[in-house]
Amino acid sequence: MEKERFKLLEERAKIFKALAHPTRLLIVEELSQRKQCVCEITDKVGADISTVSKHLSILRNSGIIDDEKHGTMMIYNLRMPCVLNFFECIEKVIIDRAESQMKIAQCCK
Amino acid sequence: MEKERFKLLEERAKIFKALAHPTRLLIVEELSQRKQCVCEITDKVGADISTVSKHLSILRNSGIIDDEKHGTMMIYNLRMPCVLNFFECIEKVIIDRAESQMKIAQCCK
DNA sequence: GACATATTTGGCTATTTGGCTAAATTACCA
DNA sequence: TGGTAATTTAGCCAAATAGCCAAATATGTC
Repeated sequence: MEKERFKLLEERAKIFKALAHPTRLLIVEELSQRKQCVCEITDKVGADISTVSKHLSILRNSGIIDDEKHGTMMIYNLRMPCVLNFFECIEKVIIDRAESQMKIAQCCK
Repeated sequence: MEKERFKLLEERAKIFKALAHPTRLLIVEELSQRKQCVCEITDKVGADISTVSKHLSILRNSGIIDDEKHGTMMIYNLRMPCVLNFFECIEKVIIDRAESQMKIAQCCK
């Protein structure tokens, strides 16, 4: 395969990877409501603040969110709201999968 | 946080995780052209066939692709073409990120 | 400057992932 | 039934990830 093509695939994969964690998906959902500081996000996530900070930096490095400093506070913001469009398809996959599980279960009756 | 909500976030994350690898993204792209057997996909990916098989099973378990057996051959098929819609946004993220890198670089001149 | 608050970083451990080789499985065919 | 081709599974190792705690950093205030 051409090197160029693989590079692009790697870049894409990085962005999917950034979204491939329940906590980070929660953060994205929260930030889709409004920009928030680390402390507020931490409350909602319910993990150690250092853990949340790391998740935030993963999302920031991928380019999905960005931040602005206000005094000692860091306010995070959803930079790429188009990622929210993913969820519709994701939901479809989950439902589809559940339905085919149901079909298999039906056969057991 | 409610347990239910977290379960859903975990399910979503699983699907992102399935897509979070360059090889698997390549497989999705290939299958978006047409259904293909493992051997053909392996040729295009250029990795060990057992490795490709594992990637395929990850995609299958997530519900993104499915398979049909034809004799000794396993034909894989893109079950959820809506994942292709992701790429437009992903591209936007990559471009946006590149542009802000450019801006930073401009300042060095 | 000393202190308090908000956040990030570093270090550690446990777990997961991705790749390989080798062995097992499945289905066709002589 | 024995052989062959296509694919999957198992086992192993190295690297990456996720979580926590403790320490470091940055900013505002007295």
